[in-house]
Amino acid sequence: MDSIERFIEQMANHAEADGLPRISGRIMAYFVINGGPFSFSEIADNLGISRGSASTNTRLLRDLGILERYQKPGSRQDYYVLAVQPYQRLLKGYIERMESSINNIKQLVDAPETELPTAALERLDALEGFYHTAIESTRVALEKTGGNHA
Amino acid sequence: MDSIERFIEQMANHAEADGLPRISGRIMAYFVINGGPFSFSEIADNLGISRGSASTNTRLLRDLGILERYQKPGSRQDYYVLAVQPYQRLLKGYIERMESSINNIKQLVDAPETELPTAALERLDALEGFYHTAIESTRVALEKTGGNHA
DNA sequence: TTATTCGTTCAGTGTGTACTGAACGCTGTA
DNA sequence: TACAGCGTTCAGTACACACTGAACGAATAA
Repeated sequence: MDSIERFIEQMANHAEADGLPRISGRIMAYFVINGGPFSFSEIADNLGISRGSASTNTRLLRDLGILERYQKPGSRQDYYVLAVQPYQRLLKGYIERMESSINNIKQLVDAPETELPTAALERLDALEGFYHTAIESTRVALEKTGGNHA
Repeated sequence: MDSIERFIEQMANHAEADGLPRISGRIMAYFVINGGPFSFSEIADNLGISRGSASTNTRLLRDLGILERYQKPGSRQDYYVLAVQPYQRLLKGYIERMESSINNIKQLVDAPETELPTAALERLDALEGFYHTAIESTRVALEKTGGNHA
């Protein structure tokens, strides 16, 4: 296994740790190394994956903002390239998940039928505060990497 | 399902999305709401989970720095409480994973047997730069939440 | 010693899901 | 029209893993 294969496999591992399919990590690594654009069929063939997986995972990477699809004039195939700011969307995803956690806390605190003791409210407040600062610094990272136009 | 159950279940969902067992999220939510300390058996009984799961997941939450274990004098049972800074360790975990990604990139770039084209090196450099700024802002969040003593 | 009560470990089970490959619909070509 | 090439969808599988419950070792009590 050469260093490129190892890189691709590690990206697959990291994707898996993030709760994403391994193949999506391999596709991303493939684009980082080899650039692009690549056609749908090239992705499936060069990575040795089924066209079904290629379809599912290119759509996933599109939804994450990592890949972009476009049509070459005169060609019926789909082509893919790395997005201009491929990683910002990931940060936005983190922010959304943390905001979802905050909403979960607020729903509990604001629920009319529950009377929580003061200590519980304090712990919930501490948790919410943690999410707020985490979101804030993620926003800072977003701006630094140039994704502040959203 | 009342609002407390919903809160617990949502924490379980978020844990699952983070690649953790659902039960670990339920235990954490249980401590956030009800405080502590609770004995090992109380955790298993009150959450209706097996002692095996209680053992595995309390250890996981200990490793994450969310729970702390201690022995009450005169009691043979293990007791658990929320750690003083329960969430910092999570951020440290994120940082470690991103550092691992950086190392993966460096291994590829520094590999003597691979001659990567300039464009590939640029893309790898951009990815590494992204991780660096993400790590940096996570460190800022760590400091703001009071976990800067490590 | 034996009995009891802890927490841990591990084999077994169930479940969710990544992945494949075939069938399908769509679009452009002949 | 029929045909070919494209991407998507979906049933089937294979596998990973969360969870259970029983067996186990350790520590205390009798």
